[in-house]
Amino acid sequence: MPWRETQNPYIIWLSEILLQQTRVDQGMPYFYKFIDNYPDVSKLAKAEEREVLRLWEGLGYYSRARNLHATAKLIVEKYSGIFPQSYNELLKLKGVGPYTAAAIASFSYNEPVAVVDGNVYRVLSRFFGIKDDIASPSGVKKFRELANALIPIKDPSTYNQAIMEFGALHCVPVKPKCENCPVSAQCYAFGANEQSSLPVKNKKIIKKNRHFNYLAFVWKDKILMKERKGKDIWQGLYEFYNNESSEILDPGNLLEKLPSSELTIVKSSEVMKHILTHQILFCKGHIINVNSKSAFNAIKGALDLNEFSINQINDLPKPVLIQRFLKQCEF
DNA sequence: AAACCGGGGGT
DNA sequence: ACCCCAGGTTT
Repeated sequence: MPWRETQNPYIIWLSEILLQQTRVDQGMPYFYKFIDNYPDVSKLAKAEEREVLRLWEGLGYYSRARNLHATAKLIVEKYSGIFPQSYNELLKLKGVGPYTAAAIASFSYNEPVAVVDGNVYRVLSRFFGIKDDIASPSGVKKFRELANALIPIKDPSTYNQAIMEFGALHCVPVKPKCENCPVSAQCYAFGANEQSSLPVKNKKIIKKNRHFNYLAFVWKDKILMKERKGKDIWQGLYEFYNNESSEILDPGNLLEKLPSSELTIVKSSEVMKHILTHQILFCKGHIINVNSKSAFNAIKGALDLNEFSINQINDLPKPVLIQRFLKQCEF
């Protein structure tokens, strides 16, 4: 992996943010895109947030991209372009938590502080038979203290890489390769045959159903979109007019309060089911041709939308759901 | 402490 | 349907 062949904190930081809750295979192409577009922290700091989100498009957890950009600007403006060099200082950066601070501090600066990611929880809980809930604050503390007691002063970087890789490739969540494990003789889970019940994670996620009804208003080569704001999903990304309701609505109902004589439904998507970690979105969208400029402007004003040329929306950051909608409508 | 924040892949 | 992913922030 390219970020292993350097101690450049910018490269390490970027790769670690990209890989938070993300498989290496999924994050890899994004890593190359970011390195190509922003080879150093000052280039990233100079970018527009919208451009950064556009590159992040499809990866999810978009606050990572917003924090990445904000931190790049902070590094340039307040730190003279030099990353802080200790775990405690790194921890102050937006989007950098205990795992990422430990990764940067150990990989870039050889600070002996342990990374504790999903792999490390799994390896330590199985090997030592620790049954504390890894989602509870007390469990997190216990694992972090244990990991920091184990880390060697001599080469903390290699140790951190090694325990994560051991978890990622060998001590895997399902069917760990115990028959071919160098430490199975000392492993609690192997001896007790409890591999499948460790680590303990009690948190259960409740998924909420939501229903999005999208209307994409088009007039000539213009189209109306809106940036999502507030505390909801997809902050900073663009979507069409979204009438959220308790169920999928007919286009007739959706157009009720609009000048229907001026509107033509050109195309409708199927009902799409879009599954997020804690929400299930049901979504149906419609492409609406608007027959006059005045009606187009009236809708834009009434629904508080922004006007873009159709070519332009390629460059707007959009949720995958919007991309699916556009693809279904062959737009 | 609990909720929230995406999307993809494996079983 | 459920779990996991080289987690972090907000409430």
